[in-house]
Amino acid sequence: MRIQDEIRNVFMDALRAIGAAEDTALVLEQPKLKAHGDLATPVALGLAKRLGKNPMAIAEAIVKAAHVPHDVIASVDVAKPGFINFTFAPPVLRKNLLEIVSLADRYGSSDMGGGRKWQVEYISANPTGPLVIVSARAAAIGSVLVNLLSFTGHDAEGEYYVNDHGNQVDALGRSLQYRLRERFGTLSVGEEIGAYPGAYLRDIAGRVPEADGRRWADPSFDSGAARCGAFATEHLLAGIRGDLERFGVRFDNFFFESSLHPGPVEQALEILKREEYVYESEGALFFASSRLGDEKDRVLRKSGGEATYFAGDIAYHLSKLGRGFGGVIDIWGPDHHGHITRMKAAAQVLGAPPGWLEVMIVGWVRLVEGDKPVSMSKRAGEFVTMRSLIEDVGSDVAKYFFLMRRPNTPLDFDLELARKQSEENPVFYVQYAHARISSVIKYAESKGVRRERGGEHLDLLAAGEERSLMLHLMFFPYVVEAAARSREPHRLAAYAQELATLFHQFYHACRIVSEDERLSGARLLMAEATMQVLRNTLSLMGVAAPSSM
RNA sequence: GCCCCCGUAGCUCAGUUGGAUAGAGCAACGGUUUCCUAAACCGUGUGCCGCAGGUUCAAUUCCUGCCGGGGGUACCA
Repeated sequence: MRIQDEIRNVFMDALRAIGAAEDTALVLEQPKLKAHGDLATPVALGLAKRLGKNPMAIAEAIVKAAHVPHDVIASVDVAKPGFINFTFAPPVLRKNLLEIVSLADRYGSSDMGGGRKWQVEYISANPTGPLVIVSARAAAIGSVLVNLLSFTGHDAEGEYYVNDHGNQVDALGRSLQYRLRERFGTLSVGEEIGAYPGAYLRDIAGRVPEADGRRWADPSFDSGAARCGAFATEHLLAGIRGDLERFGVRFDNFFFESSLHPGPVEQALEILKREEYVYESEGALFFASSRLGDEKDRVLRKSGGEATYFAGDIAYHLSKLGRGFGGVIDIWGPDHHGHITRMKAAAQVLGAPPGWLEVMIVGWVRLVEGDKPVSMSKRAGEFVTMRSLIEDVGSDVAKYFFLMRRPNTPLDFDLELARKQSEENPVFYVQYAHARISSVIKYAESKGVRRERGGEHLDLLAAGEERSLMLHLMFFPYVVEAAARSREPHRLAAYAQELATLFHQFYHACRIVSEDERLSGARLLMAEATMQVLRNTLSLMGVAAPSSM
């Protein structure tokens, strides 16, 4: 049992003993000040009114009623307005070091999710061009969310929804036709390139076998645009997969919108009809989403008979329901945030339990290079791709920058800072701590100094820096859980930063490999535990933990 | 108009389901290396937490209004 749970149990018992357990949540928090102990609860403050006593007296009563296990909690203090502060017994901190080393890659994992199936859908950018910067941010966040959920006992998988159907694919096909005519010199005078003027389509046009190309480019060939659309989509998707691989992001599944038309879409619409949320107006089929909080009703089938993107998306979510996910998280780009209400409304009508669908919006990313912002519109034909970002600053730096901030806030990505291979760059600070430990361990090996195995001399770890480090290591599992629960990967970055700082401070204050064999053994164990936790954190973030820099 | 996000140190941002004296990085200045990686460490300081109300024993955190910034509001995807 983890120490927080142990404390919780002990003090819930105490609350029962004084008759105050009902409707009382025992929140445990890390105090800001060291003088306030390792963990604290303001529970007495909250009880003051209900019990009609002053908080100090209540806190005293709780402490008196609690059977405090002194091998776990060294001291319990009641402070000023009515806080109860706990200080961990040193053996608990030391034992945790052994646990870290023995659990290794699994330290920090839990069964919080109870093995339930979860899906995270992210990026899902149209295969009408290479992935751009916002997609890179979504890739970082989505993949880490999958990692976090898996690590906390969920059966989580990541999926990419491929919009290979509809108007944009047709438009893409027409733009490719233009490029084919350009290639074969059959362009008509004044002909427009269409929706996708990016030069990448010229490359793709170059890859079309000549005989096919000439046929597809011929205006008298009816399905030329469709052929071109399919060809371009296929090649662009291959490029996207390559970019993702390079970025170190792996999907469990690619789901194709084209597989939803027409059958599954019709099925989904049938359900909406059966639930009486559908009506016809002006020749189009509408979803009465306004009855479920949406601003207005949304078109499912256009008056021309064609299903909308939204209809496909509903069918897609019906598929997710059918696949038995206990919950799904959709990570969307900032341009889609207006779609949340209608999609949730649809999920509800499809029979999804409340809260089943979570939608996260990834904030805009603006590339900054000094003062020069870079245009990123796909349609303008000029944009900064994910690939070029990776080539420029490297995937570790890119990921870390995306994971440093809350997902939904706008982000100025400073390329100049990201390029710097120096102390100004926060990624290297954390990686350096890992590399440094790795190096120390090698040095110890060369000196024949061995790490402590059984924990006999861990009581030698008595310095303030050593205690702070051990304490922080102990909080890792809670940080992981909180990050998973709140869907906030940036907490990992903050934790890693703090852990690196604590290690560097320890490193400067305490000589690890020394003449004192027992002390060296104990400190090596702590160094190794720190390295392990750094590695686990970085691994969850999908960032490399180098052994030398 | 309506809806969503944001407003915290000079800059970029944290701030733990409302808690005790609001923090970190960067930038600035000064210091530390015969010693396991100086990509490190130590020291020096700045905040009407956008404004005004409300709820509460307690508000940066929750509610309302306002101001400022960004975005959304297609029979496009």
